[in-house]
Amino acid sequence: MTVSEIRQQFFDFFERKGHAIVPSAPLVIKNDPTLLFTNAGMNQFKDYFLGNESAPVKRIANSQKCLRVSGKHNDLEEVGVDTYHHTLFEMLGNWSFGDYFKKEAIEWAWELLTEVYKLNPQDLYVTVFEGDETDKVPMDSESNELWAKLIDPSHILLASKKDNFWEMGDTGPCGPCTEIHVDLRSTEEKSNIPGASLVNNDHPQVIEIWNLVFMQFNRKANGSLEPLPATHVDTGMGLERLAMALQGKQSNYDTDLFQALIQHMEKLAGKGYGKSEPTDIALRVIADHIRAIAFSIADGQLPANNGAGYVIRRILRRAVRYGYQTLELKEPFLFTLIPVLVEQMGHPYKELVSQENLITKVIREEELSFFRTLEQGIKRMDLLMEATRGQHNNTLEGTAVFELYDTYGFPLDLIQLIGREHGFSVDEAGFNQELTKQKERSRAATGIETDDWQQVNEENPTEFIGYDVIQCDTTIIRYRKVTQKQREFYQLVLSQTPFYAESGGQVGDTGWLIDSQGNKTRIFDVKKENNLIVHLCESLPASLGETLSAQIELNRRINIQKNHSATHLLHHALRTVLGTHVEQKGSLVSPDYLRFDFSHFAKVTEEEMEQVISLMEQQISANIPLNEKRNTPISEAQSMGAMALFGEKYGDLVRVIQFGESIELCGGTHVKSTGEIGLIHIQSEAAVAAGIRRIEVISGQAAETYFKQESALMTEVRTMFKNPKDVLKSIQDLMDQNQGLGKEIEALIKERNKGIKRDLESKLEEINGIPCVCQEVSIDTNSVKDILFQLKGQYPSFVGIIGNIDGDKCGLSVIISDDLVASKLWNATQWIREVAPMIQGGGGGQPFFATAGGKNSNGIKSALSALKNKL
RNA sequence: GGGGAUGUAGCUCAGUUGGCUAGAGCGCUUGACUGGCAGUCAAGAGGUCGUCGGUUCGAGCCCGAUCUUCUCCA
Repeated sequence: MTVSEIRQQFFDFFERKGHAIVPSAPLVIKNDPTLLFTNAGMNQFKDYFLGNESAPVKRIANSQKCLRVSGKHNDLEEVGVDTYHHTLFEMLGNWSFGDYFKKEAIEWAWELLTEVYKLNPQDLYVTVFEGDETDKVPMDSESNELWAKLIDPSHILLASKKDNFWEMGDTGPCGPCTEIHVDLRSTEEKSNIPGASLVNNDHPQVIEIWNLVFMQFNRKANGSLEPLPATHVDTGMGLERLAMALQGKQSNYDTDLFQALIQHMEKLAGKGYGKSEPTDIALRVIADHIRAIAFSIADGQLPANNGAGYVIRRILRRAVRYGYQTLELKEPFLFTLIPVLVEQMGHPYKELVSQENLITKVIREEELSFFRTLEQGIKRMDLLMEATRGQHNNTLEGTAVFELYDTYGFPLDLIQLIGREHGFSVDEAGFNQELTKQKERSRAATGIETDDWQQVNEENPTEFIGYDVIQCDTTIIRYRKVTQKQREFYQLVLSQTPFYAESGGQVGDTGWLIDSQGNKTRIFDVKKENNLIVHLCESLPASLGETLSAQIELNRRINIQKNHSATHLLHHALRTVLGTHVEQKGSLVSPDYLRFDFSHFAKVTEEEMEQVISLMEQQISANIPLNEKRNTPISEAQSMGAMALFGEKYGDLVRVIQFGESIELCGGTHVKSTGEIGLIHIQSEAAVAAGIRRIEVISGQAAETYFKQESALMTEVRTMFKNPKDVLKSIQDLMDQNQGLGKEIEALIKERNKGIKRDLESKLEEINGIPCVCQEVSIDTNSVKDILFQLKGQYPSFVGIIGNIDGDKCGLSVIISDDLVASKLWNATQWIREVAPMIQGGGGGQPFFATAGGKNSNGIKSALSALKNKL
């Protein structure tokens, strides 16, 4: 049975049990501050569990792409070392939202595994929560009894809170779970050691395949549990592990899903799988990581140096590291796996096919950049080894190694490897100490504490009515205090709101809540947490229970709307001018400007840019009215030709924004007709990553101000040039002239200095047999220096002492030829320091040349004679 | 979001506690040698030392702000 068939049978089974089959949500999470990536099947249903939203259907099943790189279940550094952990994996799941509970969940799971997938019941073990005293939760005897009817009691095991009590986070829904494990060992091994003793013991062939979570509690901020009003079922079964069990393989990597990738790498590296442990690990790491990287990029998450993008970069670099170190691949190779992956997984995941070009380009570019980093690191590594040789027992110091790792991105294991080759060891304890320090710093800086929600009114969750009104009456449903970086603020949930919450690139509204007394509470930002609209303010309104008037800052909203509609026109214009490969990869719509990132493989030329602007201007002056359709079925929207974005999650009902030919799925706020946008101006076009360009545009008021200022500036320039016919030529002429004059002055100064030099030479005297010039001149210090160096070059034995007056400043310079410095141990610096006070200044230099500066030119004469007396 | 590093000639970089008139290699221009190419030699052009402000007699170097790029942590 292939992986695709396994997936399909899962869907068919739960469809028969009355479940709706829904598509996988994107990998990248937008409206959840606690998560960077979808890491479990339930992520997209979080709001249903939290009670922020009610589920449209009560039974759902799907296969969800998930990414896990850290946490209690998985760590990036472990993936590939064993044969059953992954970064990206598919999670098959079935859900009940306040519908069926333990009985059906357990019975159906059993039916599917034993009757559809035909797993041998003798190979299956289940675990049941044993209860926990500190939480005062009893054992899950209900599950225990249900299982006892299906499976040999010796295959039912009790497990602790650590393994069998599931929690969404520090607070929120939680409950006991029951896990199904499968024993895939040979008959002989099974008879030697009973499978029951290997469950939950990290045995590669006795593994958990399905987890059934029964949500029945809510954990509060003080740690206590309260029962949930409605109970839910959340299950998750790793497709990769299931495939291994059903295909009778010893490892996930032996299934058809991974073999194609591994075989490609075997050919490329000229090394076979299954011959040596290090090679196998490297091949597994690469086969695993390429999936995570490719899917993330397809969902719009590019490698970057912070946030979610940094996680992707780290995964990519880990894969390259294994290829570089173990497989000895010294040039980019990851990108060559993309066609294989597309062949393998392009069918269920169409985004891979349509984004193939971009994914390949981005990965290749990232690989190249990492190879550059490695090259730099190797140079630094050489320096470090040179500096350490023969010291500290040839141990590279932890702080130095950490610097190499932290600042220059050179991987620790590579440092150790190269070190070993040259006879050095690494002070790992010292390194880890530095790493811990850095982690603590970061944690301290991001510390955020949230109190429990305080319920004020029992009403329905927030409704956004800001498409139609800018002001409305509302009440506070609940609020909580949040502390971040010693700054306290409050989050409010309102019964209804005109405030747009930051989403789809459009920033949140600002405004006020006003009570009946006219007291204003400033709302400084509005964000979404999952689908809950949260208003941020620095202090609570005085009267929490009463009806308040919510008002948004209108002028700011208007500017935002202009920029948002302009974004749509820009998107459409780019696709028209450059081609339909242009897709939105990021967007920011603020009151001041708009920023639009899109896929395109070359710089947008000036001509193309001209076309884009004029197309946008045409549409603005045509004053096309907004055609807004709310609650449109997604199928209908797509048949209208609406553009949907990859990596964006859409519900069944969507909102469509149309301005003529520009049709997009969009939840943002817009102008009523394009004419309102007014002027536009493109401020910049630049690259942000391989294959991704960024355009920044201003519109409306901001553009008007810009053009006004430019025009005023131009007028000033013209006036300065006495209104010439051709301003550019005037400026060019002026610049040419200026350059010519500069050179002329330089030549004149040189000429003058020559004269002064000749003059000084004529006053050359011998003091105690040493040729010496001691004079006062009125030129700048730089020229003095110039002349003195020339004289020093001319006379093998020579002392020059010059005092100069330059405006209201004055200076002293002494030069001594090298032979006198050597033979008489004269020191110009010492001399100049001694006499500098005479001109109320200070100075210094080197033994053969020193200068001093000061304010009192009356002191020059005495300073000069004092210096002369040194000879 | 927090830390570290980085920015000097067209490119790759050096510049030691602030003071040897801002350097090297490659590239570029010109000339010489050789029958041509390749090459060798010689001469030369090319720099607001990221930007702004400060300290100092003097700043590429020190201090503050800001931008770029890289990197680690969250």
